[in-house]
Amino acid sequence: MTARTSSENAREIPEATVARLPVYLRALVTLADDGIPTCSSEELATAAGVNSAKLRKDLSYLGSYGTRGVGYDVDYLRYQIAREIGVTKDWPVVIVGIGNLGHALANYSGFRSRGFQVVALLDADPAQHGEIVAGVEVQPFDRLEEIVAAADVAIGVIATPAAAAQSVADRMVGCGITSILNFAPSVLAVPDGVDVRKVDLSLELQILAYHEQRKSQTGALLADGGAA
Amino acid sequence: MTARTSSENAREIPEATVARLPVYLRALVTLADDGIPTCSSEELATAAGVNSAKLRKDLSYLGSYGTRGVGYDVDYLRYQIAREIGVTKDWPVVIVGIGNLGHALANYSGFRSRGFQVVALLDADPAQHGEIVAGVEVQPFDRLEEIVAAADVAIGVIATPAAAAQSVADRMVGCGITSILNFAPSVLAVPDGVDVRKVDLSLELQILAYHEQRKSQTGALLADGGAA
DNA sequence: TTCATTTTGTTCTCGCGTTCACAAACTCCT
DNA sequence: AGGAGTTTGTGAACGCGAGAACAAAATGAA
Ligand SMILES: NC(=O)c1ccc[n+]([C@@H]2O[C@H](COP(=O)([O-])OP(=O)(O)OC[C@H]3O[C@@H](n4cnc5c(N)ncnc54)[C@H](O)[C@@H]3O)[C@@H](O)[C@H]2O)c1
Ligand SMILES: NC(=O)c1ccc[n+]([C@@H]2O[C@H](COP(=O)([O-])OP(=O)(O)OC[C@H]3O[C@@H](n4cnc5c(N)ncnc54)[C@H](O)[C@@H]3O)[C@@H](O)[C@H]2O)c1
Repeated sequence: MTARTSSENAREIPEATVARLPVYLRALVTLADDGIPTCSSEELATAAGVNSAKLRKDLSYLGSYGTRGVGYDVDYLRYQIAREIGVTKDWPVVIVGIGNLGHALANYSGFRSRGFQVVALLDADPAQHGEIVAGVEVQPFDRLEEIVAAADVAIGVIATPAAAAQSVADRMVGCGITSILNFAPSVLAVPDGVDVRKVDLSLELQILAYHEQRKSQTGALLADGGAA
Repeated sequence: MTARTSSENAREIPEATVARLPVYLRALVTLADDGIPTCSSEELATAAGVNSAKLRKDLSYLGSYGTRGVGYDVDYLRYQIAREIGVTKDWPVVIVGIGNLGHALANYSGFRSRGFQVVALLDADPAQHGEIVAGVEVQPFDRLEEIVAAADVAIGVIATPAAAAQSVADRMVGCGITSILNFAPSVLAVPDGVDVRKVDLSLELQILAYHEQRKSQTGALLADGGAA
């Protein structure tokens, strides 16, 4: 998915690198908050939890923003990464499905501080309408098209039950949204040109469970036949 | 991370495959709910949103559970994957940090239905203590060791602010937890043998923003110099 | 039984991502 | 100025994962 022809743009940043840029950005913000003016690739890599060679290669895709023998200027690199990601200005975002999770998302302050502004909260259930969550009113889902057009929204968040996710996605795509963050545990079908990212809590836990099971199996094997 | 010697266990399942098994499991549950008794790799792959060759290769790591010319028995394969992941019985889980997100997680029914049981909700703030969320009482964080020992908990979820995440992780590791799901936007340092998975909302949105920015840049380039 | 059809399990190839290792470039000290 | 020390940027090797392609195995018809 998300395949675009490679000749279209001059600098094609690998997807794996794109996924790490936000981590570097966050580490740089922390360093800046601590008043640290410069850092080496080694220091930044440690703060970001990656290998320093990988960090340098990642940054090299953006350009040569470091100084050999010195390191990187924290503020300068921070700006360059923010610019590359595209979070120097706020992106308007709509959240659909204001239940348990939707409320938490709406209340989440990390949105605003990291380049996003929640412009609308939408829900199909009339019982939710009118409630103010973190200063934003919950509105009928049917106002989606109107709101997206007015605020030029490109990013939508789905926090509805899985059964509703595909139809919500279809409506989003229909009114011009081209990036979707999906919290519902369902596979979304979208046209080319629309990006979908999935956050799936149960999936993460099940991956942990797999490794956990193997740990205890190994332990049992080493101990005895596994009478535990 | 999570590197174990390869000779330790007979069948070493690639990490990329492990990450997809829960997706297949979910698709199989849906098929079973719809009363479908068997399916081909093609049908299951479509339901899971992957390539059918990839699906067959993934399943081949578990064993030969299909029948050539016929396909897979939905219930049988479902059980085999659940067994491989280790979710045929429920795993006890503790959640630390019962704020906005912690409440949503505690209320999430998908936990229980997918192999996990929330046995404790812990928070450092006394104002939260005593509240019942989804039938479980919020207790002082200091009871962590006691609870983990009593229920033999191996999996912990961190939903505290980033500043507290490392110290919570240290306490978890100290009392025997070996798998951590971290929702705080911070890099956790843990000893070998402890698995950490991170769910980072802002990171996902920033990845979407990067692609979104490129889409509009390309559009502007094709249109004119980019006066928008 | 034998053959055509279907679908799995596996081999092979290709491309991407990770990591090592080192030359280039910069600072600082003498 | 020149050399020692430091750190970046990148070429090259390596390993893993994705996908195409095909052989093996099962079913059903003749
Ligand atoms: N709660 C969690 O911690 C959690 C964790 C992981 C995943 N999820 C997933 O996130 C989703 C939401 O979970 P939740 O716990 O908030 O559920 P919820 O039932 O509390 O909330 C869902 C909300 O979506 C609204 N809705 C339903 N259909 C809609 C539609 N067609 N259009 C617009 N709104 C609609 C409902 O009115 C409700 O307010 C689910 O898919 C769930 O599996 C939740
Ligand atoms: N709310 C969201 O939708 C959301 C989304 C993505 C990420 N996050 C992240 O999840 C974390 C929690 O977010 P939130 O919105 O629920 O925050 P919150 O402030 O509402 O809740 C945090 C809770 O953690 C408790 N806490 C603080 N220090 C603690 C400690 N040392 N031990 C135990 N408990 C402690 C607090 O008492 C509070 O109840 C944050 O790191 C946030 O960045 C939240």
